[in-house]
This record gives sequence, C-alpha cells and structure tokens, in this order.
Amino acid sequence: MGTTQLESVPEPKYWHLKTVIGEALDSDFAVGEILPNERELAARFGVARATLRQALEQLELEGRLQRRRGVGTTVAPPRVGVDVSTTQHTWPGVGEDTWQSVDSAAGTAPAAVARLLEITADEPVHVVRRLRVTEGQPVAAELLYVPSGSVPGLGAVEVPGGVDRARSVLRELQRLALDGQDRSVELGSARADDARELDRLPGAPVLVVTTRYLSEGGTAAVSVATYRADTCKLTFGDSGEMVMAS
Amino acid sequence: MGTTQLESVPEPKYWHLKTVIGEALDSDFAVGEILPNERELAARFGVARATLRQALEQLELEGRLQRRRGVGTTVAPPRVGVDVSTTQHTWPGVGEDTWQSVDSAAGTAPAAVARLLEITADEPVHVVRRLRVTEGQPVAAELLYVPSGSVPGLGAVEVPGGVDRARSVLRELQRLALDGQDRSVELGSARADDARELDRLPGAPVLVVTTRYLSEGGTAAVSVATYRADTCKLTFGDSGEMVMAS
DNA sequence: GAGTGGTCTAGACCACTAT
DNA sequence: TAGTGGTCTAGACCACTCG
Repeated sequence: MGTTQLESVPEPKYWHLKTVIGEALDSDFAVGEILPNERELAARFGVARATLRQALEQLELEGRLQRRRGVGTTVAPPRVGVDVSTTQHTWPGVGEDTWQSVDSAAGTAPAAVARLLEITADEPVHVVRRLRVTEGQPVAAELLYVPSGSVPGLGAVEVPGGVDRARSVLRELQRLALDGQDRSVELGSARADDARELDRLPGAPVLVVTTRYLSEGGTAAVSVATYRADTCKLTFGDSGEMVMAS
Repeated sequence: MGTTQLESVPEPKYWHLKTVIGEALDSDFAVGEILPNERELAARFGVARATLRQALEQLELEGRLQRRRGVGTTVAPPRVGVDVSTTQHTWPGVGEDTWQSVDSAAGTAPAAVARLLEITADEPVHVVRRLRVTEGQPVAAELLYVPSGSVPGLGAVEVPGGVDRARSVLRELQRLALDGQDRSVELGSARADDARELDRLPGAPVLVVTTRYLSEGGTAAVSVATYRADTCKLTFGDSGEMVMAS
C-alpha cells in the first residue's frame, strides 16, 4: 500500500475531470439542462473551484457547455453549421437574408486590413457593420472595409452613418465585376464590441474569417467576420450544397 | 475625490494587461525574443501570477506568444498560412509532400465519424495516420478513416500496421472516382496523442478540419485533421492560388 | 436579496529544460 | 541543480440575473 495511484504519467486533475464530466453529459444530461453550480460540483469532486473551472472551460471551448453569469451552466446543443463557402462568387449582401446590415461610417482600416487592401493605413474607407443571424441567434459580427476608391459613385453621398448608408455602400460595390475571392480562418478572441453583439464576454474564443474580394486585378474590399467559436462550425461545401450532418 | 477611477465599466485587470503587453510586444520585442519570466512580470505589473497568466493565455491564443515549460515565453512569429482549399478535387496523398504518412491499422470509427461515413460504429475501417509538416514544423495531425467497403482490393492484404500499409490504403483509395468533397472547421482541444505529435500539451486549442470524400453517391472516406490553432491560419484560395499576405 | 459565474490573490508543489 | 511554465488550493470579492 502507500501509493494512492500507480499512474506513471499522472494526468492533470482538470483533464481527468473534463473526461468524467464529459461522459456524464452524454449519459445523464439532456441539451439545455442546467448543471449543479460550480461550488457544489467542486465539492462533489473534491477539488478547488479553480480546478473545476479549468475543466468546464475546456468543455465550453469544445462547444459542449454554455455558461452564463448570474444564470448557470447548461448543456449546449450541437454546434450550428454555418456555410462560408466561396462557391457563389458574389459580392456581400446580394439576395441574402443571413446578414443584417447594422450601420456604416467613414473611417480608416487597421494596419493588417490596409495591407490586404493594398492601401495605406490613413486612406479613407467605408466601414460597414453587419450581423449574421442563424436560427434567431447572432453567430457572427462582420466589419466590411471598402476603400473609397472602390466605390467612387459614393463620393458625393453624405448620409450620416446608419443602415441606409450601409446599403448604399453594398449597392455600389455590387456594380463592380467580381473576379474572385479568397478566405482565411484563424482563432482569435472577441474584441469588446464584437463580444457585445455576439452576447459573449470580451476575449471569448472566436473564429476570424478574413475574406478578400478581388476585382479588376486588385482587392476591392476586405471582410473580417468574427464567428462564435463555441456555437459555430464553419462549413465549406464544394459539391452542390452538401450539408454536414451535425 | 475619493473614487480612484471614473470607469463606469471597469475593465478586468487581465484584459488591460493583455492590451499593455500586446502593445509592448509590437514596440519593444522582436520575434523569438524571450520575455521576463511570469513571476517577474507579475511583480512588475503588481498583480498575482494567476492574473498575469490569464493575460498571457489570451495572447498565446491569438498566436502572439509561445510558452514552453522549462524554457520560457517567447514572441511568436506571424501565423503560417496553410492551404486547405478544396479546389484540387483530389484524393488525399496524391503527389503531395505536405502530408507524411505515419502508419495505419485496422479499427473502428468514433460515433461522429461513423455517422458521416454512413456506417455503423462497429464496422471495420482502415485508420491512416498522417502528419502535415510546413517549414519543418508539424502543423497538423490527421486521422483518415476509410471503410473496408470503400477499398475492397485491400481485403486480403495483411501488412502489419506501418507506413507501407498506410500507402497501400491511400493507393487503393485513389483508384476510385472522386465526385466531390465538403469540409468543416471548428474549434477543439487537442487529444493527448495529437498533442504529442504537434508538440503541444493536451487540451491545447486546435482547429479541427473534417473532410468528407464523396464517391459514387456515398461517403468513401472521412478525414479529421487537427491543426495547431496558435501557429496556423487556414487559407481557402478560390481564384487560382492566391496567398494571403501574412 | 439570493444565487450564479467571473475575477483576483498569495501562496504551494510539480514537470520539464537546460547547464 | 536552478529556473521555467503548469497545476492546484482555499479563500475573497465583484458583476450579473432573476424572483
């Protein structure tokens, strides 16, 4: 006797906890069901609350739990598949109801975006803010950067920021010939403003989808879309509109 | 007087710290440079080590820092863009040097994969393990599931698990007509075996790319590829082979 | 006001890497 | 063996939601 465990490679407690709780979620809980609170769970497993939280954080990262301050921890539904394929070859905002224009204003692009647009950081751009809603839930917040040079027809318009202005920018953009687009996906953490629109806390993990719209040999616009990583699965259909099983 | 701050919405300390350190990284540090250790940084900012770590974790999640136990915290290089576009319409392993076959064995598919393959969870499948290497660094670990029914020519072969066996499975697969593929990307945390191959700790954030290979009206194979989320940016070119600027 | 998750502290010890 | 990041504890207080 003496040794409590024979594990030659001791597994961290939170890792083991995550496994145990994960299995319990499969067998003993239904989607939407509320878990015991963190203090009770920690006591039940005989660990400090911080350790328990580390396990819950991982499960939330994997989309299996949802935690809301002041409410509790619930079992999350399977991730929603949101289509972000590039097969349509269309400008943003054509015949779609998935994206809602929120507003638009004149401004400048952050350095990384300016580089993609092949402009300098102080050149004026139209910034269009849109929100993607699926099944009643906001899943993504987007900032669309359109250099003034891409939509010269908008030069004289002086609509104060708002939905109408956003629609005008999109309309002007759609006049251009779209040559192609490319896209990248990376992990990020939600900025304060995006987090608010996505009903998450700042710093929440998000999937950042950066799209470059190409026209006449150059980059006519760049979209930076921030998807909730906990609830979303991005799908890239290739053959027709195949939908992945959940 | 009296109130120390007029912030109506007090920002968490770790959030503020993340901003401060992030700016310092831009201005005062070069890629690869090593930061002061956590205990010193915490003391310098007058916070507990756990709080400092929360800020570092976020920066690591955003790919700006790299932490290695026993070594220290270094400034990470910009994320590597890895192409995962579906424009080529080819089976895995044709004329590529980006993926290295590691080994293969007979086994069964996890429930979620079996569902995509439209088989039951106990049907035999070939499981091929591959590793994607870019610029000398392992960026992704893949498990390719091929139902025995998809490659009947392999029925009699009884090569014990190994690289040769993996190559045979891929070769047989490439005999089939590829009708299309679809792909999904979601956030996950690295399983222990993937983590080891990717030189990360278990639970590290990863981008999970699930690909379904379609042939003759069904799903001939499913690939589950686990990309390091800290170092990778997935790119989906659409117009030729456009490469996103880093 | 009661109850929840979120933040923060000041320690301790462990696993790993380099010298 | 010294120094690093990783894990863990046992508290405390705060911000938020809801009855």
